[in-house]
Amino acid sequence: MSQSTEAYLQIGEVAERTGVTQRTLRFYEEKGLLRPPSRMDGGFRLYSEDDVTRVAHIRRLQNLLGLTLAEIKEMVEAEEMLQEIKAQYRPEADISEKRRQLQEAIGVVTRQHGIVSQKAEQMSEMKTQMEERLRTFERWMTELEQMERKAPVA
Amino acid sequence: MSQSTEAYLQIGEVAERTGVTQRTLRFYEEKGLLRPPSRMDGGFRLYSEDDVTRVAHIRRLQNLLGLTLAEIKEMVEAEEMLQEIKAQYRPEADISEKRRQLQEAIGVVTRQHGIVSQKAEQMSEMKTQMEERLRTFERWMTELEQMERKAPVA
DNA sequence: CATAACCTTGACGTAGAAGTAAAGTCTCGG
DNA sequence: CCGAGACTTTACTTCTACGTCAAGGTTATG
Repeated sequence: MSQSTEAYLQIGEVAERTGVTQRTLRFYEEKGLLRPPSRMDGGFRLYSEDDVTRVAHIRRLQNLLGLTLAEIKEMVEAEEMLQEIKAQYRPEADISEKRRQLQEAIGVVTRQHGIVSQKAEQMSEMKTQMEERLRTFERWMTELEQMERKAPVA
Repeated sequence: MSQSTEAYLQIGEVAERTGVTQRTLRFYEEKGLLRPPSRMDGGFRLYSEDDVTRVAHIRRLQNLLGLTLAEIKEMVEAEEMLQEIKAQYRPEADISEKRRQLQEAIGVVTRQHGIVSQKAEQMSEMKTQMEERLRTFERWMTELEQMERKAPVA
C-alpha cells in the first residue's frame, strides 16, 4: 500500500506517542512549527517518524528553555535549513548561497547555545543554593530532635 | 520618622529596582506571592528590602525554571515557613509542631531540588548537543570554503 | 495652599497557547 | 454497503500573566 517504509501515522497516534493533543499538533502546523504533513486521499494527515521526533524536540525547547513558539519556530527553521543543506550538498547549487545559509544557521545555533549555557549555569547555581538550604534544614532538624530528647513531649 | 532601619520603599522604587511594573507588584500581592506590605497613613504601600529580594527570587523561578505563579507561590510559602521557624526558634512553641513544619519545608525544598537537578541535567545535555552541531556546521563551512577556492565564483 | 508627582482601586483589554464544541467527512471491518 | 470510530475545519472559550486606562486620593515642595 505504501511506497517505502510504510511507517505513516495518523494524528491520533502521533498525539498519543508525543503526549500532546491533536489540537496542539494542528496548532503547531498552523504556526509553522511543523511542516504540513502529507495527507490521505480523504484529507487525513499522515505523519512520519520524523514529525514525532520534532514534536518531542519542540516540547523540550518549551519546557526546558521556556521559549515561546515563535522563538522555537526560529530554531526549528534552522534545523530545517540544516536538513536542506545536507540534502543538496552534492547538487551544484550556488556555493556562496550555501555559505550564506550555513552562516545563518551557525548564527542561530550560536545564539541558542549562548542562551542554554547561561541558563545551565544559573541553574546549577540555584541547585547549589538549594543544597545548602537543605543542609541547614537538616541541621535544625537534628537540633530539634535533641531538644525533644531532653524535654520529651508532655 | 521611622522605627528602626527607615529603609522603606514605595512601590515605584521597588518597581524600578526589580525591573517589574507596579502593576506586577500589586498583582503578585493579589495572588499571594508577596505578603501585603505595610502602608503609610494615606494608604501607600511600604516595601522592605526583603520584598525586593523576594521579587527577584520570583522572577528567577519564572525565567529559569518556567514555573507558573501558582507553583512559585508554593515555593515562596515554603520560604515564608522557613522565616517563621527561624523567627520563633527560641520561643517555647510546640516542638513537635515545629518539627512538622520543618519536615514539610524539607519536603518542599527537596522536591524543588529534584526539579532543578533534572532540568539542569537535561540542559547540559542540550548544551552538548548544540556544541556538537556547531562543530559539524563549522566543519562544513571549512569544506565549502575549500570548494570555493578550487572553483571560484564566476 | 496649590500643584506636580506619586499612589490608590477598579475595570476592561490583550497575547500566547491551547481547550472545547459543532457539524460534517473518511476509513475500515463485517 | 453501512455503521462506529477517527478525522476534518471553523468558531468560540479559557487560562495565565500581566498591560492599560480612568477617576480619584496623598505627599512633598515652593
